[in-house]
Amino acid sequence: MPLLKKSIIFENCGIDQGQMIIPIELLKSKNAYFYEARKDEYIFLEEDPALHYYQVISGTVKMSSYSEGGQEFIQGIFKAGQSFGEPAIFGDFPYPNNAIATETSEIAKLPKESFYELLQENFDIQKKFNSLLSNRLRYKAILLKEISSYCPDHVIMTLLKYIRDNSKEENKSKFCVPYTRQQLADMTGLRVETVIRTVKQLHKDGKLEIKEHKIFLN
Amino acid sequence: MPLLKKSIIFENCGIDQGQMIIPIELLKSKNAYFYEARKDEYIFLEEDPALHYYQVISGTVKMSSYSEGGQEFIQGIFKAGQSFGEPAIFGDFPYPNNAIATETSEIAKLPKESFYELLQENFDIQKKFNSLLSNRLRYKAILLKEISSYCPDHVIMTLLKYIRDNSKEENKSKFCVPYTRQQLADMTGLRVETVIRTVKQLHKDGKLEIKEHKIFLN
DNA sequence: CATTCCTTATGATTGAGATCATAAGCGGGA
DNA sequence: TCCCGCTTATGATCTCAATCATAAGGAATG
Repeated sequence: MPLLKKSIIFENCGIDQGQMIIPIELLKSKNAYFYEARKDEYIFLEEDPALHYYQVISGTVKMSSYSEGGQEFIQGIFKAGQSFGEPAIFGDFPYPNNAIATETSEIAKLPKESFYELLQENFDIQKKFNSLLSNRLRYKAILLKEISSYCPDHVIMTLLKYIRDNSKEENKSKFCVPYTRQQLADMTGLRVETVIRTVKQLHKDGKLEIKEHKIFLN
Repeated sequence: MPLLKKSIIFENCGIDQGQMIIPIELLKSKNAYFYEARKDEYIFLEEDPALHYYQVISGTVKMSSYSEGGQEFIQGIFKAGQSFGEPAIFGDFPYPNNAIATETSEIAKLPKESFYELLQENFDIQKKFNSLLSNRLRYKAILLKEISSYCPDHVIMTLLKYIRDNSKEENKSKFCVPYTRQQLADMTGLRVETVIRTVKQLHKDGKLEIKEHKIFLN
């Protein structure tokens, strides 16, 4: 019995190739290494030198680090088709966070040199990365400003809306937020209890829906 | 009497061309528009569509926005040679902040289309932007994590060290922080009073020097 | 020179979110 | 089936940065 319900690598079905920032065929042509990371397995560690390009083929990967107090801060959550860690390659600095599979996932791994080769040969992908980096920058800029405002309800609403507007979900009326309150807390620096209480309050104020503990936005 | 002590545009001296992300000659060859922005003059506004590439020729520009409470959050401060606002072009979203000259400055302005042309013709500059975007992303990632830790002394030390390590100053022993406490506050979301008190405490703890109110790091 | 504005500075008060404690609901694994 | 661990949930308490008030020093302007 396979660990993964559907293996993209071997069955190559289920996910629209267009959703992949770099198409699988192109990765294969550069001899990318495809492998499986189990739940909670580290893909790279904070401070590691950035030697590889990574892409999620299936599953989910989070990038996070821990402050002295031991509390986690999630810098990003990446799903099928998304790349991660590549800013460290572009900017030539060590990975600023740990990358961990949050469920059993398939990962493609490409040496930095092959990655640069691939970019030079594909200007359209180069441009995609420009856009991608810019959008991540925007996400962090929005969050920075919000968090600095010290107003949890505003922080959370802004985050939820951002998540909704940047999801691929078509059905954007009644968007179901695919994160736990703990994850929302770890993305914003708030505490779980604060997120729980704030979400409840937002519900009372009619700003969002809660059904079976799940958060829904219009 | 000229408003600017040295005009780069007309005298073209004083600043190392290598410090310019796009060399002035190249900007000129694309018919960039060079103009002077006075202190406190807006260069673009939050929500404006991103139609132009901007570069500081001389002077200083800040990008910031205001929360409902009216408090400013500074997303970036840009000096001679640096570009600003280009993530909005790459990512195809409106400017996320206001850009304001904090002193009389010379600005180069290039239509989006010419900018893309220039990039296609100069792969090395394209790569510079990748690196630049990645480094800005790193800055924001660091700050996000720090701010979420709710520990002002740590936030400020991290910010100051980042500023020092990314300044062009050669003399990094006794680095003089070129920002006011108000600006540090506006970059972190802390209040001026907190920054003042924290900086004072950090001085007592021997983590930094203060001379004539100016902050020095080793 | 007087005026204005910004920056640095310090003390007192306060309120909001962290922290701690505790528990119910749920799902997965042995 | 029974646990164990995670998630959601709620109440009580506490801490510390925001807030408010006030002032002195410096730079720029007319």
